[in-house]
Amino acid sequence: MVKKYQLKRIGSTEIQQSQIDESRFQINYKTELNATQFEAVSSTEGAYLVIAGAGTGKTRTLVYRVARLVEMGVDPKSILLLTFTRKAANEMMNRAALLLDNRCSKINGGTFHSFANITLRKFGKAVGIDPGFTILDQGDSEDVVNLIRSRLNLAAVKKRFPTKQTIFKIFSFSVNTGIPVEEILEAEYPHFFEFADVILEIQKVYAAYKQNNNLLDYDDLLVYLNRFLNERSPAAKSFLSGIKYVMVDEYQDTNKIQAEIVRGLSYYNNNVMVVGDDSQSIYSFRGADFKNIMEFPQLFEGVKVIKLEENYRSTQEILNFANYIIEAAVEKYPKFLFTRKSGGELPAIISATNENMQSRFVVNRILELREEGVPLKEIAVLFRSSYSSFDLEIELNKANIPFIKVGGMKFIETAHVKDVLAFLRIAANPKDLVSWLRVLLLHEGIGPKTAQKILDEISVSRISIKSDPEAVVPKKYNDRILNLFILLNKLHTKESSPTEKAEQVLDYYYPLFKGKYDDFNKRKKDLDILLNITENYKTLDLLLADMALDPPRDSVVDIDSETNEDEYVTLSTIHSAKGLEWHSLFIIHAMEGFFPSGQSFDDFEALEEERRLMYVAATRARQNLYISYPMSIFDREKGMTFSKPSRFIAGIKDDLAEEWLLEE
DNA sequence: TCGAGGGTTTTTTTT
DNA sequence: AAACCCTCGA
Repeated sequence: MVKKYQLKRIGSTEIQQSQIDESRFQINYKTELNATQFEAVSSTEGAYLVIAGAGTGKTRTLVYRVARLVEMGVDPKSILLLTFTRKAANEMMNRAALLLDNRCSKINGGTFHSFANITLRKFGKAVGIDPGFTILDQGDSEDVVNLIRSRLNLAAVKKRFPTKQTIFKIFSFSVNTGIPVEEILEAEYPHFFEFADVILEIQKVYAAYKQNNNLLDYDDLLVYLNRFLNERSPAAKSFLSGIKYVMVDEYQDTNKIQAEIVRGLSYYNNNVMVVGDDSQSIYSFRGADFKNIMEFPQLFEGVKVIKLEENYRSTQEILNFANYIIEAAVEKYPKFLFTRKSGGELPAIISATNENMQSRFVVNRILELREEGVPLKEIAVLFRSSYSSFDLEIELNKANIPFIKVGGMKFIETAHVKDVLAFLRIAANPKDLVSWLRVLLLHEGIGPKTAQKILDEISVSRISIKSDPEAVVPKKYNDRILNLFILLNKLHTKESSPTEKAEQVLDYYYPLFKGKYDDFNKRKKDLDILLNITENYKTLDLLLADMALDPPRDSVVDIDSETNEDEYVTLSTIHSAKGLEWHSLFIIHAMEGFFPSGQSFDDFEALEEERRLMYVAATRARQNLYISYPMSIFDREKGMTFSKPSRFIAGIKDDLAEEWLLEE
């Protein structure tokens, strides 16, 4: 065996870049950026991987790069900036526009999914898609799976069969990682392996169902976009000729298909810069693979790696702590964050007797911080899972501290909002059987069987909302659903705004709604919000696409507590806190079983990801970091149990963090 | 065939 | 705390 040893070229790299005359630009890039940031911003041609540690000015770098490209005379429309959320894209475009001028907001920006949506609406035909497709969000996809599942007569099976969520999760994971369903079953769900055949059958029917009804789920958006880009058809070629520069943010959270999409997008122009931090990869459950970022250099020729390591966010004390957390990670690009910010305090580790004591500590400390002049908006509480904050929410309310909660149950996922949207979806696509099922089941006297009979008639077009309801609705159902058909017929055939349609739906829905939910008063506010949202849209299709891709986050619970001022504490899951920062930060429930989550215990990769989550959480803090855990916690089965501090903080040296003892 | 009622499980994280 | 599953009376 011969070992290959490759000689590296040393020095002599930057010469070409510095030949550009900087004075021709309005912005003084050299002085406003540090050396490595400047290198990333001024390297416009070729393939680059920017490894940007937390708080090292990643966004700033992208924003300046957009501005510079525009200043160089590049057509803004030919710049594509893919980000993780639409919010992030908008923020960057706005910042670039402020920095230079309005041309910067004309660039092509958005998430992979929204970019796929727009592109496929235009070019879908090239890959056999009708551009009028409807997007299924996760809940919708699960409902389709359930529809298929329920036809299988599983009662006869006697054994526990996976739920719609599990089945869909397996499908999605398979698509996003390229791992066959059988292998996923074998590795993750051995107890369901005996159902492999049935599950594969469901997958086939699911695919056929989407095809027949012109539906795309989240994964399909990526799959078809990828196909379109990489088939090199004339349509794809001409489309790609309009894209000259590609930038991708949060590259560590992309999956296999997304990596291929990036490859396809840059196939001709070869100008691509991906930015990310392997240590912040926290979306593997969605098929993201941080190895993508490790392997990026193999995707393109001559990839140059640029590392941003100077942190502008946190104190050295917080960075030391964060570095300690991530040092133990097994696979990563070596990097070490440093800062010139001095004079911070050590992160605090607080053990509370029980959960409520933890909550009261947080509340107390927040009040003190406010006294010290820290605005509430500069304070956040982060947790591993959404339900970890319930007790704290109660205490915050008692203390009259306004807060908003990010992550967890979303507006769009609430049953009543889904109900109303189902009506609108039928109006847009009269063959949307899943929405039909949902709507039919709302009606008194119609259960699964009757609904299925009606669905069968609809799917073969024997009854339809396209023509006069009196004529098509079978007499035997008259009393129950004739009015429904009259409504849907009106929605489908009459020209009117989404708002008018939504109002008509609500008129019809209210009585059903009141019968279905005991707490309808609380829920009604969501419906009002939905009505408000519809006013921003000219067509139903646009409204529905946005609801699937960029749904509003807040449900009533949050709106209630969001007082008139915009002074509020942020409660957030760590996943939703990505890319954000606060002056003072609490991480609660830092205990074994919660963080790291109990489900990750026997999986090495999963534990590594939990570690990265802790790293992401800690690096959100600028000045103060408080990490707390209750020493005993209520367990559903066992009652009160003692808990151990998270392995990430247990036994930490006292030059990295100091322990606080709570006293009454 | 519907739907109420009771028991059980779930629950990480999101485009 | 809510969603889901199953059973059983009407």
